[in-house]
Amino acid sequence: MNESTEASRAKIEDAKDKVIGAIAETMDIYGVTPAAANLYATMYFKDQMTLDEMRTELEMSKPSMSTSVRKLQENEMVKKTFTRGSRKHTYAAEKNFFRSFMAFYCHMWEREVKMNMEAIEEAQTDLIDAIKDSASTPEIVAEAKKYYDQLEDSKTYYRWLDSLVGSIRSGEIFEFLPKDAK
Amino acid sequence: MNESTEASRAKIEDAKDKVIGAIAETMDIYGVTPAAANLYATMYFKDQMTLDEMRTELEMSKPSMSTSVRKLQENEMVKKTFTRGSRKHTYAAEKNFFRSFMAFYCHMWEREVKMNMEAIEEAQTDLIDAIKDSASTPEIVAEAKKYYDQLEDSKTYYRWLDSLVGSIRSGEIFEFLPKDAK
DNA sequence: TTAAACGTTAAATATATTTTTAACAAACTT
DNA sequence: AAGTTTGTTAAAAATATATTTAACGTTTAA
Repeated sequence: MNESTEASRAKIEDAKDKVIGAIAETMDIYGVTPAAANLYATMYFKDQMTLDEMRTELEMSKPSMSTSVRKLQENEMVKKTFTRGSRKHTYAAEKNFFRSFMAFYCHMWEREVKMNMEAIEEAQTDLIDAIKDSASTPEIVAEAKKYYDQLEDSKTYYRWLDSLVGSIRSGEIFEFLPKDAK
Repeated sequence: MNESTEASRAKIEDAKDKVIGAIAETMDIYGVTPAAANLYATMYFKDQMTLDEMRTELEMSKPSMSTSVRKLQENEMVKKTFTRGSRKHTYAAEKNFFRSFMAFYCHMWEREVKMNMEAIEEAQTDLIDAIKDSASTPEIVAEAKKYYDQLEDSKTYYRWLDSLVGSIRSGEIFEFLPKDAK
């Protein structure tokens, strides 16, 4: 291999490294460790990788790769691939960011809606008790009502968030916001 | 105050604590510390608070409240309020979750789009260099093209994310997904 | 103009998270 | 059946983050 081809190869590696760096840096958003972020970004330019290839490429320990890959699988950013004849497990990065977006945010928002809606329902039951209780002073009733209304109002948001999740999962959102807009 | 009104008061506190717990627990999503999460959830049921009220209520140090409140202000989850005659600064929680949602996610997604788009543009420039370089072997050209196309394809996602941000900021998204959908 | 109140910054401490090394268990090979 | 290879779990070390205590500067009040 001569000098010029060497230069071209270097350009390609530079190009990849720029994108790898940017992806890894913004992946704190997805709540993964730096090791997992670097791993995903690296895998983004590979067809598939084994644990040993990962640790060679990233110069990290095997357990670190093992736990990172598991976390990425939970987020549906990495999938196990079947490779006949190989004892080693192989994994591939999800390269369609729309799918990663859907899996990650829908899961996260569903957790938020569920937890908060459940708490709100229970809280509202308590507040109704206080409102109905004949021993409650007018001040107490007024306060309970105020909080009840505040919570009732906040449900609008959680229902909306749930509808957003629904339209992402069903794909309807892409009718409103096309993937290939101008 | 008699026993019965005491019971009603307790019900109200229980109700608030349930919601405070749920909000604080899901706020890891927004990348704030536990102290800031608890603070926001507490402020959600208050009109406004001073730093001293915060530290009394949460039983934490004043600097902790100071840094927490600043972080929440950055996320536009807390706003400074003017209280005439008081030397102490007062702060109020943003109680409209739609506004918090918009501020937080739009800011985050804009950062992601900007960083990755910039990296992609630079990378594609490098890849074009490698493709055009007469010294590149056919294999190198093919590889550079493959990555170029992969990056070009990923731009579709970032443009879409940008359009999502735009429709949230402009409010257009609520025409497609109404806030008060049954 | 001195003293107190208020908020922030800096250094130190405490706590939690991430990563590694070491030990283990299962599956395969010979 | 003994020895490897592969992946995971557990304990330890390293690192990073969160929180507190102490010190500081500014503003206000006496």
